Amino acid sequence: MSEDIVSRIAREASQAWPGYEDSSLEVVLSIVRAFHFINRELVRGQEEHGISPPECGVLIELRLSGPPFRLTPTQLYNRLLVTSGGITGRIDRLEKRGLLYRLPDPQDRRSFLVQLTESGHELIQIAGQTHFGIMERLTEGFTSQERECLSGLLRKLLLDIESSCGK
Amino acid sequence: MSEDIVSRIAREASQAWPGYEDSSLEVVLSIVRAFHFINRELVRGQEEHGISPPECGVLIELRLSGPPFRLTPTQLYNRLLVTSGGITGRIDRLEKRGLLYRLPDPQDRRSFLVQLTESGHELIQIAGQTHFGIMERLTEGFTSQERECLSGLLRKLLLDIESSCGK
DNA sequence: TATGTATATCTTAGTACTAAGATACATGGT
DNA sequence: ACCATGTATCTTAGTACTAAGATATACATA
Repeated sequence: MSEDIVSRIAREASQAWPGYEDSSLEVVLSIVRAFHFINRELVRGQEEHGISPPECGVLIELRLSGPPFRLTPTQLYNRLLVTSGGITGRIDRLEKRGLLYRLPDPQDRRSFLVQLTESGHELIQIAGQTHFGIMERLTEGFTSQERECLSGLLRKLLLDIESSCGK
Repeated sequence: MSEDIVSRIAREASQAWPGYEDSSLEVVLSIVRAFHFINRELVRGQEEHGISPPECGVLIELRLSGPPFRLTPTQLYNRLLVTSGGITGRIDRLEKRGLLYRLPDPQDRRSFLVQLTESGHELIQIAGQTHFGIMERLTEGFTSQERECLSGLLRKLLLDIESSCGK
Protein backbone atom coordinates (compact mmCIF):
# COMPACT_ATOMS: atom_id res chain seq x y z
CA MET A 1 0.00 0.00 0.00
CA SER A 2 1.67 3.17 -1.24
CA GLU A 3 1.42 6.54 0.47
CA ASP A 4 -1.28 8.76 -0.94
CA ILE A 5 -0.46 12.03 -2.69
CA VAL A 6 -1.82 14.36 -0.03
CA SER A 7 0.20 12.67 2.73
CA ARG A 8 3.32 12.81 0.62
CA ILE A 9 2.94 16.53 -0.04
CA ALA A 10 2.21 17.27 3.62
CA ARG A 11 5.26 15.30 4.69
CA GLU A 12 7.55 16.92 2.11
CA ALA A 13 6.20 20.36 2.97
CA SER A 14 6.77 19.93 6.68
CA GLN A 15 10.34 18.93 5.88
CA ALA A 16 10.97 21.94 3.63
CA TRP A 17 9.15 24.32 6.02
CA PRO A 18 9.54 22.81 9.48
CA GLY A 19 7.10 23.39 12.28
CA TYR A 20 3.75 22.58 10.73
CA GLU A 21 1.41 19.86 11.86
CA ASP A 22 1.05 17.28 9.06
CA SER A 23 -2.62 16.70 9.81
CA SER A 24 -3.41 20.42 9.45
CA LEU A 25 -1.89 20.53 6.01
CA GLU A 26 -3.56 17.25 5.08
CA VAL A 27 -7.02 18.56 5.95
CA VAL A 28 -6.68 21.62 3.74
CA LEU A 29 -4.81 19.89 0.93
CA SER A 30 -7.47 17.15 0.86
CA ILE A 31 -10.28 19.67 0.57
CA VAL A 32 -8.55 21.48 -2.29
CA ARG A 33 -7.90 18.22 -4.09
CA ALA A 34 -11.39 16.84 -3.42
CA PHE A 35 -12.91 20.02 -4.80
CA HIS A 36 -11.05 19.47 -8.05
CA PHE A 37 -12.48 16.00 -8.61
CA ILE A 38 -15.96 16.90 -7.35
CA ASN A 39 -16.11 19.83 -9.72
CA ARG A 40 -14.93 17.70 -12.61
CA GLU A 41 -17.70 15.20 -11.96
CA LEU A 42 -20.30 17.96 -11.76
CA VAL A 43 -19.07 19.43 -15.05
CA ARG A 44 -19.33 16.05 -16.75
CA GLY A 45 -22.74 15.35 -15.26
CA GLN A 46 -24.20 18.57 -16.64
CA GLU A 47 -22.71 18.20 -20.11
CA GLU A 48 -25.73 16.25 -21.30
CA HIS A 49 -27.99 19.08 -20.12
CA GLY A 50 -25.92 21.77 -21.84
CA ILE A 51 -25.14 23.76 -18.70
CA SER A 52 -22.13 24.27 -16.43
CA PRO A 53 -22.05 23.96 -12.62
CA PRO A 54 -21.99 27.77 -12.21
CA GLU A 55 -25.10 28.07 -14.34
CA CYS A 56 -26.66 25.08 -12.60
CA GLY A 57 -26.13 26.87 -9.29
CA VAL A 58 -28.25 29.80 -10.41
CA LEU A 59 -31.07 27.53 -11.55
CA ILE A 60 -30.94 25.51 -8.33
CA GLU A 61 -31.15 28.60 -6.12
CA LEU A 62 -34.13 29.82 -8.11
CA ARG A 63 -35.76 26.39 -7.80
CA LEU A 64 -35.09 26.22 -4.05
CA SER A 65 -36.59 29.66 -3.51
CA GLY A 66 -40.01 28.13 -4.27
CA PRO A 67 -42.85 29.57 -6.38
CA PRO A 68 -42.75 31.89 -8.25
CA PHE A 69 -39.07 30.88 -8.59
CA ARG A 70 -37.54 34.32 -8.64
CA LEU A 71 -34.74 36.16 -6.87
CA THR A 72 -32.83 39.40 -7.43
CA PRO A 73 -29.26 39.33 -8.77
CA THR A 74 -28.08 40.49 -5.34
CA GLN A 75 -29.76 37.57 -3.59
CA LEU A 76 -28.22 35.23 -6.16
CA TYR A 77 -24.64 36.46 -5.86
CA ASN A 78 -24.80 36.46 -2.08
CA ARG A 79 -25.93 32.84 -2.03
CA LEU A 80 -23.57 31.68 -4.75
CA LEU A 81 -20.49 33.48 -3.43
CA VAL A 82 -19.64 35.38 -6.58
CA THR A 83 -19.30 39.08 -7.38
CA SER A 84 -21.99 41.21 -8.97
CA GLY A 85 -20.09 41.12 -12.25
CA GLY A 86 -19.96 37.36 -12.08
CA ILE A 87 -23.70 36.98 -11.61
CA THR A 88 -24.43 39.38 -14.48
CA GLY A 89 -22.54 37.04 -16.82
CA ARG A 90 -24.32 33.93 -15.58
CA ILE A 91 -27.74 35.53 -15.89
CA ASP A 92 -26.89 36.80 -19.39
CA ARG A 93 -25.89 33.32 -20.58
CA LEU A 94 -28.99 31.68 -19.09
CA GLU A 95 -31.31 34.37 -20.39
CA LYS A 96 -29.87 33.96 -23.90
CA ARG A 97 -30.87 30.30 -23.76
CA GLY A 98 -34.36 31.05 -22.53
CA LEU A 99 -33.94 29.32 -19.16
CA LEU A 100 -34.78 32.46 -17.19
CA TYR A 101 -35.70 36.09 -17.81
CA ARG A 102 -35.31 39.46 -16.13
CA LEU A 103 -38.37 41.44 -15.15
CA PRO A 104 -38.38 44.89 -13.56
CA ASP A 105 -38.67 44.96 -9.78
CA PRO A 106 -41.85 46.94 -8.98
CA GLN A 107 -40.45 47.82 -5.53
CA ASP A 108 -37.08 49.17 -6.71
CA ARG A 109 -36.32 50.58 -10.13
CA ARG A 110 -32.57 49.89 -9.74
CA SER A 111 -33.23 46.20 -9.50
CA PHE A 112 -34.58 43.24 -11.42
CA LEU A 113 -36.27 40.01 -10.59
CA VAL A 114 -34.76 36.97 -12.24
CA GLN A 115 -37.32 34.27 -12.81
CA LEU A 116 -37.21 30.71 -14.17
CA THR A 117 -39.02 30.18 -17.45
CA GLU A 118 -41.13 27.11 -18.02
CA SER A 119 -38.27 25.39 -19.85
CA GLY A 120 -35.78 26.52 -17.18
CA HIS A 121 -37.95 24.89 -14.54
CA GLU A 122 -38.21 21.68 -16.53
CA LEU A 123 -34.47 21.59 -17.15
CA ILE A 124 -33.45 22.16 -13.55
CA GLN A 125 -35.84 19.50 -12.35
CA ILE A 126 -33.83 16.96 -14.34
CA ALA A 127 -30.40 18.57 -13.96
CA GLY A 128 -30.91 18.80 -10.19
CA GLN A 129 -31.41 15.03 -10.05
CA THR A 130 -28.07 14.61 -11.80
CA HIS A 131 -26.37 17.25 -9.65
CA PHE A 132 -27.40 15.91 -6.27
CA GLY A 133 -27.20 12.33 -7.51
CA ILE A 134 -23.50 12.85 -8.19
CA MET A 135 -23.04 14.18 -4.66
CA GLU A 136 -24.70 11.13 -3.20
CA ARG A 137 -22.71 8.77 -5.39
CA LEU A 138 -19.42 10.38 -4.35
CA THR A 139 -20.12 9.57 -0.70
CA GLU A 140 -21.62 6.11 -1.14
CA GLY A 141 -18.45 4.47 0.18
CA PHE A 142 -19.25 5.76 3.67
CA THR A 143 -21.47 4.33 6.37
CA SER A 144 -24.16 6.65 7.77
CA GLN A 145 -22.06 7.12 10.87
CA GLU A 146 -18.97 8.10 8.92
CA ARG A 147 -20.96 10.54 6.80
CA GLU A 148 -22.50 12.15 9.87
CA CYS A 149 -19.07 12.42 11.48
CA LEU A 150 -17.49 13.91 8.37
CA SER A 151 -20.28 16.39 7.76
CA GLY A 152 -20.16 17.42 11.43
CA LEU A 153 -16.43 18.10 11.31
CA LEU A 154 -16.77 20.00 8.03
CA ARG A 155 -19.60 22.06 9.50
CA LYS A 156 -17.33 23.05 12.37
CA LEU A 157 -14.47 23.86 9.98
CA LEU A 158 -16.72 26.09 7.89
CA LEU A 159 -18.04 27.83 10.96
CA ASP A 160 -14.47 28.56 12.10
CA ILE A 161 -13.31 29.69 8.68
CA GLU A 162 -16.27 31.90 7.91
CA SER A 163 -16.16 33.66 11.26
CA SER A 164 -12.38 34.10 11.32
CA CYS A 165 -12.03 35.20 7.71
CA GLY A 166 -14.73 37.80 7.95
CA LYS A 167 -17.78 37.66 5.79
CA MET B 1 -28.39 29.13 17.24
CA SER B 2 -29.53 29.43 13.64
CA GLU B 3 -29.18 26.68 11.05
CA ASP B 4 -26.06 26.95 8.94
CA ILE B 5 -26.22 27.58 5.23
CA VAL B 6 -25.07 24.15 4.10
CA SER B 7 -27.67 22.36 6.22
CA ARG B 8 -30.39 24.65 4.94
CA ILE B 9 -29.48 23.98 1.31
CA ALA B 10 -29.27 20.22 1.89
CA ARG B 11 -32.67 20.23 3.59
CA GLU B 12 -34.30 22.35 0.89
CA ALA B 13 -32.72 20.24 -1.85
CA SER B 14 -33.94 16.98 -0.36
CA GLN B 15 -37.43 18.47 -0.23
CA ALA B 16 -37.33 19.61 -3.87
CA TRP B 17 -35.66 16.37 -5.03
CA PRO B 18 -36.78 13.70 -2.58
CA GLY B 19 -34.77 10.61 -1.85
CA TYR B 20 -31.32 11.97 -1.05
CA GLU B 21 -29.52 11.55 2.23
CA ASP B 22 -29.01 15.00 3.79
CA SER B 23 -25.59 14.09 5.16
CA SER B 24 -24.33 13.07 1.70
CA LEU B 25 -25.26 16.42 0.26
CA GLU B 26 -23.84 18.21 3.30
CA VAL B 27 -20.45 16.56 2.91
CA VAL B 28 -20.07 17.63 -0.71
CA LEU B 29 -21.66 21.06 -0.28
CA SER B 30 -19.35 21.74 2.67
CA ILE B 31 -16.26 20.85 0.68
CA VAL B 32 -17.29 23.09 -2.19
CA ARG B 33 -18.02 25.95 0.18
CA ALA B 34 -14.86 25.41 2.23
CA PHE B 35 -12.78 25.46 -0.94
CA HIS B 36 -14.14 28.89 -1.76
CA PHE B 37 -13.04 30.41 1.54
CA ILE B 38 -9.72 28.54 1.65
CA ASN B 39 -8.87 29.74 -1.82
CA ARG B 40 -9.81 33.29 -0.94
CA GLU B 41 -7.48 33.23 2.06
CA LEU B 42 -4.66 31.81 -0.05
CA VAL B 43 -5.17 34.54 -2.67
CA ARG B 44 -5.02 37.22 -0.01
CA GLY B 45 -2.01 35.69 1.66
CA GLN B 46 0.01 35.72 -1.55
CA GLU B 47 -0.94 39.26 -2.54
CA GLU B 48 2.00 40.69 -0.62
CA HIS B 49 4.36 38.36 -2.51
CA GLY B 50 2.90 39.30 -5.90
CA ILE B 51 1.86 35.79 -6.89
CA SER B 52 -1.40 33.83 -7.13
CA PRO B 53 -2.12 30.39 -5.64
CA PRO B 54 -1.80 28.72 -9.07
CA GLU B 55 1.62 30.27 -9.55
CA CYS B 56 2.54 29.48 -5.95
CA GLY B 57 1.68 25.83 -6.65
CA VAL B 58 4.28 25.65 -9.40
CA LEU B 59 6.98 27.16 -7.19
CA ILE B 60 6.09 24.85 -4.30
CA GLU B 61 6.29 21.71 -6.45
CA LEU B 62 9.67 22.81 -7.75
CA ARG B 63 10.83 23.49 -4.19
CA LEU B 64 9.54 20.13 -2.94
CA SER B 65 11.32 18.29 -5.74
CA GLY B 66 14.63 19.13 -4.02
CA PRO B 67 17.92 20.29 -5.57
CA PRO B 68 18.37 21.26 -8.35
CA PHE B 69 14.70 22.35 -8.10
CA ARG B 70 13.61 21.42 -11.58
CA LEU B 71 10.80 19.45 -13.19
CA THR B 72 9.37 19.10 -16.70
CA PRO B 73 6.08 20.77 -17.64
CA THR B 74 4.50 17.32 -17.81
CA GLN B 75 5.54 16.48 -14.26
CA LEU B 76 4.17 19.85 -13.14
CA TYR B 77 0.76 19.56 -14.77
CA ASN B 78 0.30 16.01 -13.54
CA ARG B 79 1.00 17.05 -9.96
CA LEU B 80 -1.01 20.26 -10.12
CA LEU B 81 -4.04 18.77 -11.88
CA VAL B 82 -4.15 21.18 -14.79
CA THR B 83 -3.93 20.72 -18.55
CA SER B 84 -0.79 21.18 -20.61
CA GLY B 85 -2.14 24.50 -21.87
CA GLY B 86 -2.73 25.62 -18.31
CA ILE B 87 0.82 24.86 -17.22
CA THR B 88 2.27 26.65 -20.25
CA GLY B 89 0.53 29.83 -19.11
CA ARG B 90 1.72 29.54 -15.52
CA ILE B 91 5.31 28.90 -16.58
CA ASP B 92 5.18 31.85 -19.00
CA ARG B 93 4.01 34.23 -16.29
CA LEU B 94 6.61 33.04 -13.79
CA GLU B 95 9.40 33.09 -16.36
CA LYS B 96 8.48 36.66 -17.31
CA ARG B 97 9.05 37.66 -13.70
CA GLY B 98 12.35 35.86 -13.45
CA LEU B 99 11.20 33.33 -10.82
CA LEU B 100 12.06 30.34 -13.00
CA TYR B 101 13.48 29.58 -16.44
CA ARG B 102 13.21 26.93 -19.12
CA LEU B 103 16.28 25.00 -20.18
CA PRO B 104 16.40 22.35 -22.89
CA ASP B 105 16.08 18.76 -21.72
CA PRO B 106 19.28 16.98 -22.83
CA GLN B 107 17.44 13.63 -22.79
CA ASP B 108 14.49 14.67 -24.98
CA ARG B 109 14.44 17.49 -27.49
CA ARG B 110 10.64 17.80 -27.32
CA SER B 111 10.84 18.72 -23.68
CA PHE B 112 12.15 21.35 -21.28
CA LEU B 113 13.30 21.45 -17.74
CA VAL B 114 11.76 24.19 -15.66
CA GLN B 115 14.07 25.33 -12.89
CA LEU B 116 13.77 27.81 -10.03
CA THR B 117 16.00 30.86 -10.28
CA GLU B 118 17.82 32.20 -7.26
CA SER B 119 15.10 34.81 -6.69
CA GLY B 120 12.38 32.22 -7.30
CA HIS B 121 13.88 30.06 -4.59
CA GLU B 122 14.09 32.98 -2.17
CA LEU B 123 10.51 34.00 -2.90
CA ILE B 124 8.99 30.56 -2.44
CA GLN B 125 10.86 30.07 0.81
CA ILE B 126 8.92 33.02 2.23
CA ALA B 127 5.67 32.51 0.29
CA GLY B 128 5.58 28.85 1.37
CA GLN B 129 5.63 29.94 5.01
CA THR B 130 2.60 32.10 4.31
CA HIS B 131 0.88 29.40 2.25
CA PHE B 132 1.19 26.56 4.75
CA GLY B 133 0.79 28.95 7.66
CA ILE B 134 -2.67 29.83 6.36
CA MET B 135 -3.54 26.14 6.17
CA GLU B 136 -2.49 25.61 9.75
CA ARG B 137 -4.36 28.69 10.94
CA LEU B 138 -7.57 27.54 9.25
CA THR B 139 -7.55 24.32 11.28
CA GLU B 140 -6.39 25.73 14.60
CA GLY B 141 -9.90 25.42 16.06
CA PHE B 142 -9.53 21.63 16.11
CA THR B 143 -7.94 19.35 18.65
CA SER B 144 -5.28 16.95 17.37
CA GLN B 145 -7.78 14.12 17.56
CA GLU B 146 -10.39 15.96 15.54
CA ARG B 147 -7.82 16.90 12.91
CA GLU B 148 -6.62 13.30 12.61
CA CYS B 149 -10.21 12.11 12.33
CA LEU B 150 -11.10 14.70 9.70
CA SER B 151 -7.98 14.11 7.62
CA GLY B 152 -8.57 10.34 7.81
CA LEU B 153 -12.13 10.65 6.54
CA LEU B 154 -11.06 13.03 3.78
CA ARG B 155 -8.28 10.64 2.77
CA LYS B 156 -10.87 7.89 2.40
CA LEU B 157 -13.19 10.16 0.43
CA LEU B 158 -10.39 11.11 -1.96
CA LEU B 159 -9.38 7.49 -2.39
CA ASP B 160 -12.99 6.59 -3.29
CA ILE B 161 -13.45 9.53 -5.61
CA GLU B 162 -10.18 9.17 -7.46
CA SER B 163 -10.62 5.46 -8.04
CA SER B 164 -14.29 5.67 -9.05
CA CYS B 165 -13.91 8.72 -11.27
CA GLY B 166 -10.99 7.32 -13.18
CA LYS B 167 -7.65 9.02 -13.22
C1' DT C 1 15.93 2.45 -42.43
C1' DA C 2 11.16 3.54 -42.94
C1' DT C 3 6.92 4.15 -40.91
C1' DG C 4 3.19 4.35 -37.90
C1' DT C 5 2.04 5.58 -33.31
C1' DA C 6 2.86 7.90 -29.07
C1' DT C 7 4.42 11.83 -26.46
C1' DA C 8 5.77 16.84 -25.00
C1' DT C 9 4.79 21.27 -25.53
C1' DC C 10 2.55 25.15 -27.34
C1' DT C 11 -1.40 27.64 -29.64
C1' DT C 12 -6.10 29.10 -30.22
C1' DA C 13 -10.90 29.89 -29.23
C1' DG C 14 -14.13 29.96 -25.94
C1' DT C 15 -15.69 30.18 -20.95
C1' DA C 16 -15.73 32.30 -16.59
C1' DC C 17 -14.04 34.79 -12.90
C1' DT C 18 -12.55 39.24 -9.97
C1' DA C 19 -11.67 44.15 -8.86
C1' DA C 20 -12.69 48.56 -9.79
C1' DG C 21 -15.47 51.89 -11.51
C1' DA C 22 -19.78 53.89 -13.85
C1' DT C 23 -24.68 54.78 -13.72
C1' DA C 24 -29.10 55.07 -11.96
C1' DC C 25 -32.07 54.94 -8.24
C1' DA C 26 -33.25 54.79 -3.04
C1' DT C 27 -33.26 56.53 1.56
C1' DG C 28 -32.81 59.35 5.64
C1' DG C 29 -32.04 63.67 7.77
C1' DT C 30 -32.47 68.74 7.39
C1' DA D 1 -37.71 69.58 -1.57
C1' DC D 2 -32.61 68.98 -1.20
C1' DC D 3 -28.57 66.61 -0.58
C1' DA D 4 -25.36 63.28 1.04
C1' DT D 5 -24.81 58.68 1.29
C1' DG D 6 -25.87 54.03 0.24
C1' DT D 7 -27.32 50.32 -2.91
C1' DA D 8 -28.23 47.47 -7.35
C1' DT D 9 -26.69 46.40 -11.50
C1' DC D 10 -23.75 46.55 -15.34
C1' DT D 11 -19.24 47.46 -17.72
C1' DT D 12 -14.37 46.98 -18.52
C1' DA D 13 -9.72 45.23 -18.17
C1' DG D 14 -7.08 41.76 -16.68
C1' DT D 15 -6.35 36.83 -15.09
C1' DA D 16 -6.73 32.02 -15.69
C1' DC D 17 -8.67 27.94 -17.15
C1' DT D 18 -10.10 23.91 -20.61
C1' DA D 19 -10.63 21.32 -24.99
C1' DA D 20 -9.00 20.62 -29.24
C1' DG D 21 -5.62 20.80 -32.45
C1' DA D 22 -0.81 21.88 -34.36
C1' DT D 23 4.10 20.82 -34.39
C1' DA D 24 8.19 18.54 -33.38
C1' DT D 25 10.42 14.70 -31.59
C1' DA D 26 10.76 9.84 -29.77
C1' DC D 27 10.21 5.04 -30.11
C1' DA D 28 8.99 0.37 -31.60
C1' DT D 29 8.76 -2.75 -35.19
C1' DA D 30 8.78 -4.51 -39.81
